[in-house]
Amino acid sequence: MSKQITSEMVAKKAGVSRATVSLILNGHLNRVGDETRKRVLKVMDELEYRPNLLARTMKTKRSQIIGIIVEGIAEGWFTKIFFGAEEELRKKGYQLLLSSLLFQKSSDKNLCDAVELLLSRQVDGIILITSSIDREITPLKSIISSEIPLILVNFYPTKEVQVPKIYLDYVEAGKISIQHFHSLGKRKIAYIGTDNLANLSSNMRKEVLRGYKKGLKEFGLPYIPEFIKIKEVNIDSSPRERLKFSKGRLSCEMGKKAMEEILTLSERPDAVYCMHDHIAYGAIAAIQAEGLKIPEEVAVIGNNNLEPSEFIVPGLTSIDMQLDRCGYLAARSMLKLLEGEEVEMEVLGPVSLVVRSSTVI
Amino acid sequence: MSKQITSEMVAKKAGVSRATVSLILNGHLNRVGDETRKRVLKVMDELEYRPNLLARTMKTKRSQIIGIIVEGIAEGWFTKIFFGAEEELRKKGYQLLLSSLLFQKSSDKNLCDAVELLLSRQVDGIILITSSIDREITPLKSIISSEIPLILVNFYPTKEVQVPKIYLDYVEAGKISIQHFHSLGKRKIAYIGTDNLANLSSNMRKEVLRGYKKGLKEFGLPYIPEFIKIKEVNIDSSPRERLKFSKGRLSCEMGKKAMEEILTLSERPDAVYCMHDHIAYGAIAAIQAEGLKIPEEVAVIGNNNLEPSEFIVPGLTSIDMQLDRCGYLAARSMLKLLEGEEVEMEVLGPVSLVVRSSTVI
DNA sequence: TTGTAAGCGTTATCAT
DNA sequence: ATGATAACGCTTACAA
Repeated sequence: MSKQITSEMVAKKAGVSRATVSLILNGHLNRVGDETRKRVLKVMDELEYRPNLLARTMKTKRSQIIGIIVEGIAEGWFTKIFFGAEEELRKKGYQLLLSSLLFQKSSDKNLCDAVELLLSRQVDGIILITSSIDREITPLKSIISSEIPLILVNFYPTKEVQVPKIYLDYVEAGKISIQHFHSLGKRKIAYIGTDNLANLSSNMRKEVLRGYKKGLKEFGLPYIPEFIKIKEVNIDSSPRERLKFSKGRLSCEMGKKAMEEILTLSERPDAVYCMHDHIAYGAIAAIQAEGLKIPEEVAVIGNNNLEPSEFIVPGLTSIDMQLDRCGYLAARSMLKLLEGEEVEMEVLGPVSLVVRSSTVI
Repeated sequence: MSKQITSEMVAKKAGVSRATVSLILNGHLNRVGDETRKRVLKVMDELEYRPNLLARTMKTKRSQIIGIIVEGIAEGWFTKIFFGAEEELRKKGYQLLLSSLLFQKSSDKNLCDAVELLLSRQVDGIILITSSIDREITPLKSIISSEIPLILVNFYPTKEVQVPKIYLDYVEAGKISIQHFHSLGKRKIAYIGTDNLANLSSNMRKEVLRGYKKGLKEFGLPYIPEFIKIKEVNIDSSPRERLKFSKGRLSCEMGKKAMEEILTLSERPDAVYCMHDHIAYGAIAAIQAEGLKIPEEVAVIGNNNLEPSEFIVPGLTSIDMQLDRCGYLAARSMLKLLEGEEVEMEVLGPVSLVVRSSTVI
């Protein structure tokens, strides 16, 4: 920490009291004489006075800092949430304090620690971005009992505990996908998912699958169990294997295998919906290897609109969850809570279809 | 901010003084009786006492918070820096306070404000990640004069001001690329760059080009002006155009055009080094459209090892700057400075070649 | 071993 | 319109 120039030094040099300096600092225009203000401001400038925001917080009980915790999904594609949230909060003079940026699902205790640390730092609110729900409750309780605003961003419509949340609506994602397939005349739609995709929680898996089924139902399409492939991604393979494959590659390989299996069926699907874009890349490879045309014979849709989807051939039609927008929405809700306004308990994150040549010629 | 349980409340309930509570809190084992400690700890637990770290900072002058500013390059691929830095700092009990997460190059004033804000918050140090160098000096001065540790992460070997930095060595990237081409028997190596690639600063451009030239020289390869294409990416195209193309797509298109032009030359290159992976994707498309074989007739290398490079066909050989590692290195240097240790003024970020089928069959 | 008291840099209340 | 003074919650000499 730097050598402090305090308001007292400013006051002394300007020949006023600290109180006056404070008044000027906080813009109480009518409370202080024009002439003295100018003099004090000049001194502030000369001394390069920089108010100690910590001391202010001690007094005012407002830190203007929002804690943010990301756990379970801290991948490149996921950090977009930051951008939206930070931009909006910054406009209102808030900053983000990062606690536990974890790729892996952390233990219950770790999450609690992260929360406690933020609370100890007197943050004005907490945004918790998590892929899990099972363990969510305990750490949440300490936030709730501390009575500071909390916004949840996750995949799952948390019922167990009443917290405002931005809901990443993967059910909707599934429905939109089926709708798109349906509009293209596709009727036999397969699904490839995973039980344990390094970066994606089991909750997301459940949601996407739920959306798929819901979509089928809504459009009167047959539910064919053989068309649903949920494969396990074995992350704990040999070290050499792990070196060879990035997580993305691993899921891709898995998607390929799954698709190959599906294509051995006597009745083949004319479309396939993949839980994650990486899986879809593999599925596309398998379809092409079989000599089938994309999208004419088999159309493909993925989830999360990862960057490669734009560049592979054929381009992958994918669901974009607009995570920067979700970050913005989280920030909006947070700001409302801080203002004491009402907020919706469940804000749906936007879900949009990005159409590329894996579904449309 | 939550209703505070103070050390005074704990003290009162435990029948001791605040000082004793503080001693226990700070682990001065030998300074307090075993029995009283147990009693106090129990009370802390009952009251769910959470020390106010702000008050502690007021006293100790150590906030355990590191400010971090990212400007000019806040893209998905770039945020990896966070992960490395946060993980390492967290281990030592530090947290990251985000100031100004800006995709665009901000004004000098914005950068100053971001710095001032962090200093006002009494951060223990600042990590500044920036793509620019021209305007770098002014805001830096206020950090330096404040005497708090500063670590710079950037593309350019800053000479004008003595600040320890993690240097993203794009010159080395160029050299390694040429070396790889050379080892494959390639002798006529073209270069495609840009003057104004949305997300990448002109400094990075200069550095990469410098590396290319240096590499040519080192391996005794001819410098052929016609083989160097620096195109402008017109970001301010019509709104419709902008909607149509993401920044990635835009650079990709640019790379395609540039490669097409190069292929009209009477003497064609047998390899091409691209400033950024997105450009390389376009170059690959142009090469394939011309019916040339990759890598036999023309080999391709890109920069930054973006995610698509792993999934496109052919896979793109690319230089990986290991940004998470750079974040880690920044954190290490910062921790050293905080401990009062010496640090190297220039730590080279790792630069590694990821070989894929755009250069090797 | 424990308590007392001063101080960190603000802001807010009440005087003047 | 300005100033004196008391918090805010903690740490840390120093005293007991």
